[in-house]
Amino acid sequence: MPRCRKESVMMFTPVKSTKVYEQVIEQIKYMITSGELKKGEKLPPERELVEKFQVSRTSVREALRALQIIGLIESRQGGGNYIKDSFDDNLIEPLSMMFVLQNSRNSEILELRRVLEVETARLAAKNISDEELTRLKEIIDRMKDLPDEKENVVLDKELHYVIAKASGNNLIMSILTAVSSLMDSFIKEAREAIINKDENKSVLLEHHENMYMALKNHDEKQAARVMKEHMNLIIRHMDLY
Amino acid sequence: MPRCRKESVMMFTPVKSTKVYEQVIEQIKYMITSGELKKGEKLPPERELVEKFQVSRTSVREALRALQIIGLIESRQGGGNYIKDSFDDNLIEPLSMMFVLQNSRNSEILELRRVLEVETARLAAKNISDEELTRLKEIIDRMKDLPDEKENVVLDKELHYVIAKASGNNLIMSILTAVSSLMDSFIKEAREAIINKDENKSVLLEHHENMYMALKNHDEKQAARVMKEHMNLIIRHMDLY
DNA sequence: ACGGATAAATTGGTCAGACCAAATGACCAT
DNA sequence: ATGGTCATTTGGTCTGACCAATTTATCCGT
Repeated sequence: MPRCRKESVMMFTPVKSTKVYEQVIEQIKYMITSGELKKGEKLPPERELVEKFQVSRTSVREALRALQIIGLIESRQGGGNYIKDSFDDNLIEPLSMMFVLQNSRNSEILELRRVLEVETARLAAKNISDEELTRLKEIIDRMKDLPDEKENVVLDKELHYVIAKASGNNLIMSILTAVSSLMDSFIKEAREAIINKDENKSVLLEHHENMYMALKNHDEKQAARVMKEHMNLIIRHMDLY
Repeated sequence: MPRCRKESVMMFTPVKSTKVYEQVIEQIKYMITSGELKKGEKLPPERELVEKFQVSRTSVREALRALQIIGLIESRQGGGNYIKDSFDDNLIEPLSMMFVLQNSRNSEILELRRVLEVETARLAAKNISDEELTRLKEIIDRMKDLPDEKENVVLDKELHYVIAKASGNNLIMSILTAVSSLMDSFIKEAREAIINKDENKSVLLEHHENMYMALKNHDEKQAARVMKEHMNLIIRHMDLY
């Protein structure tokens, strides 16, 4: 059966020469979205997928590579391919790639992070659960005990993560996670410097306390206000260079 | 020379069995960030990269596939591999993947889009150029002429795009682009329905006019306020289902 | 039986070489 | 010049082999 040729009435089917590996990607994506494969589960071995899809292993592997880079699966040599159980850091790689390639400025990260942090705080005030509040209080209390600098940074990150999680918006949370990670890798020292500067400790502690109260009272505006102030402090310190 | 084994003093060399294709990815990324390859340029043919890196074509191709999926390069059969000249839509694929996989709700897209739109409007008020203002006015004027429904949607998208671009924050703009696209694909009909509903036309027009004025006057607060109102209108209409 | 070492099978990672298919470019006829 | 033809370039796919890490099965000494 010959293909459509030059004829009087001609459709603009854009020459869709669907690549084989693209079809395989679709197949696997479908296996996941349809529930045939769940989070953390193991995919069939590559050689089995070859039979199943009737394509070469090359194509299967190129598809798997693509799925891996977008954070959908994970490959363990000798072990198998697995669906990742957390998609939190899916966006980090593409985002950072984009960041360096379009010559973005560091301030852009800060701007973006500020608006996302403020918004997650606002949402968190609305949606935070009691367990999350308890978790938050634990973290804040531990930060009072003057932990060493490394641990302090870890705690601070966890604090922000819990708030983001509490917002109930996975999309925003994931992007915020990626942006934070981006910030850590490009303005690395900054966070540590700010957090551990003695003159900041009291005010930071105050921010944390205020944030906790705002969230506990489910006061959205107050939570947003506190977070904005907090981010402004951070940005002020970073603007120095 | 035998490898490190169980010994009293043992280094934690993290089993770095760096995969070959990962190294190739790094190499190519470096060629780009170092300026050896610029936007829109053509990469050396695969067979040439094979010689250059002294690896098999399989590995080169798996690397290229990975770079393609994150939107860094583009492959044209028979034509070559090219560095993409625009990275605006890099995040769409990973973002939408993540969206479906973590069972996010549609409202999460809307929340995210709202906050980003408001923020870009605020930034745009600060940074918009005269040319961009002119462009904006053109679009708004054309929307007054009661264009057909399809064109109206296109114009509306362009309007938002120009504002995002004018914000001067490429990072935020890229994410907003991805989110908008995500929204289009998941709540497809909605946008068209809202925009073309007769009872909305006058109020939408008013929003556009107000937005234009706010941006022209570089009034950040006003721009944010107008955009917030605009998004609220949209969200109200979508909440119906 | 049991635990641990060892061997075998499984499975992802890499390689080489072949051929297909689309795009490009040079050449020729008009 | 214009348009078509054909060889070349270059990405896309396939096959089959072998390497390397992991997992599983096997065997042995106690």
